[in-house]
Amino acid sequence: MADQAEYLTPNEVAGLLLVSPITVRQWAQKGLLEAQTTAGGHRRFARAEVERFAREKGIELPNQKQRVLVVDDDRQLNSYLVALLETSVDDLQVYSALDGFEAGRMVQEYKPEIVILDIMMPGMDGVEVCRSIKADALTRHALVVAMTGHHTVELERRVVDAGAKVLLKKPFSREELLNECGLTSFNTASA
Amino acid sequence: MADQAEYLTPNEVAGLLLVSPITVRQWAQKGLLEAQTTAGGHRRFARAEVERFAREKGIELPNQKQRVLVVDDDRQLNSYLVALLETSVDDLQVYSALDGFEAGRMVQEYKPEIVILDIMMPGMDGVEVCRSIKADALTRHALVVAMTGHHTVELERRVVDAGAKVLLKKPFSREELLNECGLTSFNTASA
DNA sequence: CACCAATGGGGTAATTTGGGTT
DNA sequence: ATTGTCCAAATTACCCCATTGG
Repeated sequence: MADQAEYLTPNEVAGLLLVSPITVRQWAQKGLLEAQTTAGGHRRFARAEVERFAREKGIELPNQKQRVLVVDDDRQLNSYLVALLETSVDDLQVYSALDGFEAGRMVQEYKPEIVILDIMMPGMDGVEVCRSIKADALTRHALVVAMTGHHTVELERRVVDAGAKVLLKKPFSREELLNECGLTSFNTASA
Repeated sequence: MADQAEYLTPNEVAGLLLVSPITVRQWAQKGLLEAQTTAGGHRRFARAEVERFAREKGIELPNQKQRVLVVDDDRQLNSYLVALLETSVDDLQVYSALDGFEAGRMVQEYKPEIVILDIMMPGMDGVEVCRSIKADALTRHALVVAMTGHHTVELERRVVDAGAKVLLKKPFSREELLNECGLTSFNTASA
């Protein structure tokens, strides 16, 4: 469900970034913020570009839930993780992918801040996925929390080298996951 | 022949040129943008005219080339197919993916008109990918040309059921591929 | 034929924008 | 580094009703 306007006017950008439209114009003139132009010479800003700029400047875009993508082909574990995240953390938008193709689509579509990634999915090279996420400027910012049932030191090294923050060894606790994701639970009781 | 809509509604033109439909109307009223009219008086804009207008104003239209995505984990065959398409057909934007994750990203990002898909890639269920492409309204329009080195009638049935136009049996000829893709080669066909 | 939601047309008024400058 | 002001031009909002395409 991608139903946000793709292009923003200077005014809208100003609203998002909490500055005046004039400032947005200056940024555009300096080339800090890439813009397309209409036939009449007015500027239009791609939403993705605005988000990139905001991240670069360390600005928090208002009213934006943090996005988390869970990638695991094990339906049960996948559902469990989704439920765990949704019930543990507020203002979280959780997506879920069961294979590499869906994972790719969702990474590109939602550009999640956090990717919880099973790297041992049949046929999908998790290390490669990790590298791929880190190779694209638009998704590089994602925090990748990898996980596996067959942990080895060598594998962990490769995964971390590819850009993951950590390689979790299944099974892991709720606290461990939330902690590695940098998420704070609003309810400390657990099931 | 691929069917790129020849005439555009004001709304569609507005989307292309990053303005509101009202602005498009004003342009039409001022004669800046030539339009045909329907029996009921609504305007329809020829794509060529919109392109002319955009060029005149120095605007880049979002890639009007037809987009093709080649998905195959065999690097050699992948490169070969890309080269073949690029050298056989004009005005084609060819993308290439070597695994399911990349394929997903590119489908989502570029929304290709044509996907040439190896369905026997290790770990990636091509049938599922096919279904997935057809399930999303934004990519449903894609023409999926599947291919495999292990052809069976049963597999073909499943692939076609999932939404592919055809399941090509490797190896196949250049003409066969172009034909199934609905592409006309400028090397052999008339202008 | 009627219904329906989405879209478009005409016209005018209101708002926004770019640029130069402060 | 950001914002205000002035102006002309570009873009959009609003009203009301017709068309489009199921």
